Amino acid sequence: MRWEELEQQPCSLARTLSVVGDRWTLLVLRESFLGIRRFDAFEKRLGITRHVLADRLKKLAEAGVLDKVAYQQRPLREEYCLSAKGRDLYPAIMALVNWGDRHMSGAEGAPIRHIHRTCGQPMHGVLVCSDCGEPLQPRDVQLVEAPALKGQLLPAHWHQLLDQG
Amino acid sequence: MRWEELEQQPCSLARTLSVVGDRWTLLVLRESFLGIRRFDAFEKRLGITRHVLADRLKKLAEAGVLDKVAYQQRPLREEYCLSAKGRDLYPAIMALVNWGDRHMSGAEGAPIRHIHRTCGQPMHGVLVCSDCGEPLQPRDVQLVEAPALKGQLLPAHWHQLLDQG
DNA sequence: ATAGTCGGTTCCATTTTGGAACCTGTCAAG
DNA sequence: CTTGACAGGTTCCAAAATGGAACCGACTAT
Repeated sequence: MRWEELEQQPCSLARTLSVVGDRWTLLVLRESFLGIRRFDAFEKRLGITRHVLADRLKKLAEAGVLDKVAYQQRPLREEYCLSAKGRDLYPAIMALVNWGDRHMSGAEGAPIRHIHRTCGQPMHGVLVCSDCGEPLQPRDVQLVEAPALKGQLLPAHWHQLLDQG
Repeated sequence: MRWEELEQQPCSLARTLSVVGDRWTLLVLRESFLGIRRFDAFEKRLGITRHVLADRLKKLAEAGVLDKVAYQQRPLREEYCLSAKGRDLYPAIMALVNWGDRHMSGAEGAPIRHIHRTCGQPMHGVLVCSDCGEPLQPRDVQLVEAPALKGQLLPAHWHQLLDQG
């Protein structure tokens, strides 16, 4: 399976990875969320090669995750700004950061602490059910294939398999 | 910057990506959450090359995300089971799936719908503050560098930059 | 005239990947 | 005893992606 095929798969994870499933892409987006917008600023902060950076910015712009916005003419210079679609990646990035905070921090703790301005408290993100607000556990979530895909996505005897684990 | 250097960086996202920042790795984990555990089952369901699959399973096992558990002797056969550390990736994967559901689904809608057994409703995951329970917005989260890293992680004038966006 | 800035592109050597074939134990059938 | 199948790999090669450095084009500042 190739990159391009990923996008065609009937799986939202695969489709998402066809856009952001790359180490550099997510680090570029981290910088975007920190307010970085210009080619050379990305380059300096990331230590990425210009070649790869140009490629990733182009792909993110084509995917509609970043918008190219001119900030001067003569010569034309454009910044890469998060679009609404890009900003919607925030929960995903935050969830990855949470995992790193918990499982990849040494004795000195997380490099960055988060404070919720709304309530003033140190916090981390918690994924909850959009309906009842309870924190989500894998086992509490039942997966239902779309009618047209019935039987094609989930392993046979999926329920039994889950119960064993 | 190389893969190995990622892990050393003072950034929880970079550290997380040093473990799961790869298209195949996350698809392998998707299968793990569906109950897949054996080499050939991963191979058949993913269409991944055996070479790369062996490499990714080994790295995930070394990282403590998957545990190798023997299910027979003579010849020794092992399954790859999610560890507690691996199960903690659920919110991150769910957040990526949510984004795909919202932004990468065609007219036919998401390939898989989620039902919360606890409340019985169709749902998606929402990232909320661990303290007050409000949904998280990027702008409401203040970032504070750990004392030892003061001034090294965030861009200069980070607050102003954010306010412009 | 010279240097500097910004946002790239080009070139080449090194890595990583895709794809297929091959290997090692073990069991079961003929 | 030979054959075949199965699980879980490893080996090999060609193709693609990456790292690193140099170069380019359109300006602006000195």
